[in-house]
Amino acid sequence: MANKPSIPKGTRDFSPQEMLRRQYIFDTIRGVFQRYGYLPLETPAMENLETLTGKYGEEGDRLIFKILNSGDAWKSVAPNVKAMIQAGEEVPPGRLASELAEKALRYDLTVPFARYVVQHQNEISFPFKRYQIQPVWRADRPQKGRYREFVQCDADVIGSTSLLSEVELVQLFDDVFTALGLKVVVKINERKVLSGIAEVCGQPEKVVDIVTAIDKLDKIGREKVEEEMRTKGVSDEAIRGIAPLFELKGTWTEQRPRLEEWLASSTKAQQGLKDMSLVFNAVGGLKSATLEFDPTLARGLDYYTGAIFEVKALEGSMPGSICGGGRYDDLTGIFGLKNMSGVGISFGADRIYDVLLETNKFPESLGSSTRLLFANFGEQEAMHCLKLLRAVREAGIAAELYPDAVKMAKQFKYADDKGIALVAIIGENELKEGTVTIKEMVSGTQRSVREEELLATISA
RNA sequence: GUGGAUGUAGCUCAGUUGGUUAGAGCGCCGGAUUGUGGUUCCGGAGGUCGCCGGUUCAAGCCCGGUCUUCCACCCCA
Repeated sequence: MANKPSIPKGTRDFSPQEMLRRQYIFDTIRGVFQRYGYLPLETPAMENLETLTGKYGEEGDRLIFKILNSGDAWKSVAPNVKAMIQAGEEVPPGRLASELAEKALRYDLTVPFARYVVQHQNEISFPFKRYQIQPVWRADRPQKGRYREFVQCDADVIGSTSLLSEVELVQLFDDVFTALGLKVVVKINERKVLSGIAEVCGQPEKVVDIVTAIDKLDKIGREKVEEEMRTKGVSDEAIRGIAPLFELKGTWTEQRPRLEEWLASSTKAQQGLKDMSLVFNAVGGLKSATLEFDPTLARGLDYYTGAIFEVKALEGSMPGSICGGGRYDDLTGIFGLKNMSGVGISFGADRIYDVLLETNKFPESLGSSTRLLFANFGEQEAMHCLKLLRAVREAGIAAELYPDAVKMAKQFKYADDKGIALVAIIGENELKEGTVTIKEMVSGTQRSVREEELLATISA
């Protein structure tokens, strides 16, 4: 016997019980997506490597799973690269990988979507609203709530710059988490405001360094943030200029005038603040989510240009975000289609699963798919049950017949383990009298009904 | 990618300074109960101690490597 079989690091099997719960999440999200007019789309698990590289920042490129070329991959390596290796020279990072692999597993759903839009632009009617629920892969080191294979549920609107899309997506977040019964905070920020901060501080070229440092504020505190900016080459004067950010507290209506005053000299920032105001004014009352402007929210993905979103659970111990998203003005530009602004959000189904499990929010009824089990008393009785079984199934009730005529205790245990609510007993006596004995598993009570009454009895 | 922990039965975990045949609880299977599960009682099966190598008369225990899971960093759903 060989070694115990196993699966790759960071991947998981899902048992029937886990799948019922996962499908509950997917179905809930899918239902809301469709109610908002988004249409389904699927793209391949693998993309051409060059489609993905350079879209997620330097860190992102490292995390892309590359697929070794089939056949003898070494043959596909360019002669000059081979020569470098044979001469013992250092090959630039990524260079050899791009020679050995021309395909890669998708890293997210947004970039493949942009690729799809460019490729099919003549068939699409814009603005195009699509949703996509598929796994993505990242070569990250696994941790709690961090997997190498996980499912994202995306909704994007492309081909419109209207802020009504941002408003709609916030409402969509709220609807999904209301349906799932989870309290969340939707954090929102504007890349234009972040650029404005860098401008006002006199170091617009340092936006990325400033922003990624600020993003860690709630984690490492103000002093460490300033220290990191300093090591990244941000001037002391600029760091002093950022100070008002740390004083910003309260609701949007409290934050807004202070931001407007502070960032008055940046027309970019003013535009961003105006956009945020529209979103806050238009979004209306929310049921499960609270919308919060968070000027320290950055998000690493390079392609965001406008609003950025992040959702955190207010219940449970999940440290990371459970959803993300934002507006990208030129994602399709890299593939040759200009002036195509889009905005989208992504639900992290696996993290949502972990939160719902921890906080006990899954509905009880997900335990089983079968409602009625026919006990098997032997060949003659089973043949009789088969007819009734068919009628029950045709009435839309999930039912099954125990396949073997084993002793009753085992059959009842099967029903118990599988969470089946009702067991129909048709033995010698019932067969003779044309009746069915129905046992309700939870209470343990049972009663005898005529066969004709079976459907009415169990559908109640 | 960097640093640090971890791995013993299906699951959760004991296992002394290295010393016969590695234990418990839960679960599983069988019986008490040949037409009744979830309670109870009795009995039983199940372990290459993650994997490979080393030290030793002797390794679950010590050493090296490797894989897994977890924690911090990085980043993110």
